[in-house]
Amino acid sequence: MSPDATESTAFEPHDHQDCIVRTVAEAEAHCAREKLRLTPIRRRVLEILLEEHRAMGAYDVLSRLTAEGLGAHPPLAYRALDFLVSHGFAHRIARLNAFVACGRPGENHRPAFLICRSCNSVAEAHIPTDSSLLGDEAAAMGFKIESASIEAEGICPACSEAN
Amino acid sequence: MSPDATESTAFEPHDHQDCIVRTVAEAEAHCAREKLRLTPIRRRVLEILLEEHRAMGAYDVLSRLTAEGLGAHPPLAYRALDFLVSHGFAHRIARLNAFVACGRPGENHRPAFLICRSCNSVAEAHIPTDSSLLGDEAAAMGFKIESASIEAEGICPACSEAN
DNA sequence: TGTGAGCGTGTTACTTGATAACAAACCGAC
DNA sequence: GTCGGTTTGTTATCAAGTAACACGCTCACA
Repeated sequence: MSPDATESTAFEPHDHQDCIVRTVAEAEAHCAREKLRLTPIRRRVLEILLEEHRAMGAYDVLSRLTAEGLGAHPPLAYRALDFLVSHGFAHRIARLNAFVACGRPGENHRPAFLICRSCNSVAEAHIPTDSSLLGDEAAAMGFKIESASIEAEGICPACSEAN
Repeated sequence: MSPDATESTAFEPHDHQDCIVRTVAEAEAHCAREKLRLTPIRRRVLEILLEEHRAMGAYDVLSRLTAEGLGAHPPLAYRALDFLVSHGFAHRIARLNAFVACGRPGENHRPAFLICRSCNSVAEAHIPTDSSLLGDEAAAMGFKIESASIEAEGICPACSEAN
């Protein structure tokens, strides 16, 4: 499972339709293995996130669902998003109060996010899993880290060119 | 300005009153140097954050201000908090939609936050300034990082003992 | 072939977080 | 003193997130 040089990130042109289909299939397989239910709404929300390939607010997702006749109440979107996040199919970007589909579902990874402040596209970078950067200092203070997130904001290549 | 072994973090017992007085004095000096105005409201908000030594929502701060007869409108709190954050006297914790006083005002630092999920106390850890961790990977993608934040959640020593 | 437990969804209402827009007051400089 | 910029007062509104409870499906087990 070495980093693949041709792996697609949000910042590189890639066969997007294929990327959606493949990721949904992976999610389906994962759910089957884990006896989770990828219900129509959950599946649709995952697809929507994948289609956009950028951070979307819960209400953005909701309005897509509403447009498709799938319902109009906030909990609808939040519940689906919570499911996706808690099972690793999506991530929450705290800085933006938004959500983005995971680029490597199933893989147990420590994502860091590169967020374009111009177009909101989000790419995942990978932190070397042995890097204990914070861990040592936290341990010295007696603090037990349970989860950590790294979010970097800047300009993506496309917006940089377009400036 | 080397890291001081006796430096106080939110997780260690320390002379809190002194810590407040000293930090406010530092903020005052800094504002004088930079020709910034540490108005009564801004100063009071800083004191409130320092008194708590934990992440506070803007509305928590506002209710303190209101109780003290200083006003009751959200912009009051947000404007003061924006001032404090933009001049380095406080930080915003995205994960919590909350604010915390800066532990090292004036120093140009790259903070990482250790957030106790039990009591919301927040300590700042320091990232080695030469660590380019993300930088290399971002550069390879053509992404220009402008700012980054690291937020770790877990259990602080006090809550860990109390469990 | 129920039936009931657990999960997912529908719905209402609400809390919390954040900002837009404009008016009034303050303050320092010239 | 008066002008310009900053700060504060005020109203209103938008955006994000959740509580609470009812309904209904489905799957296992009797």
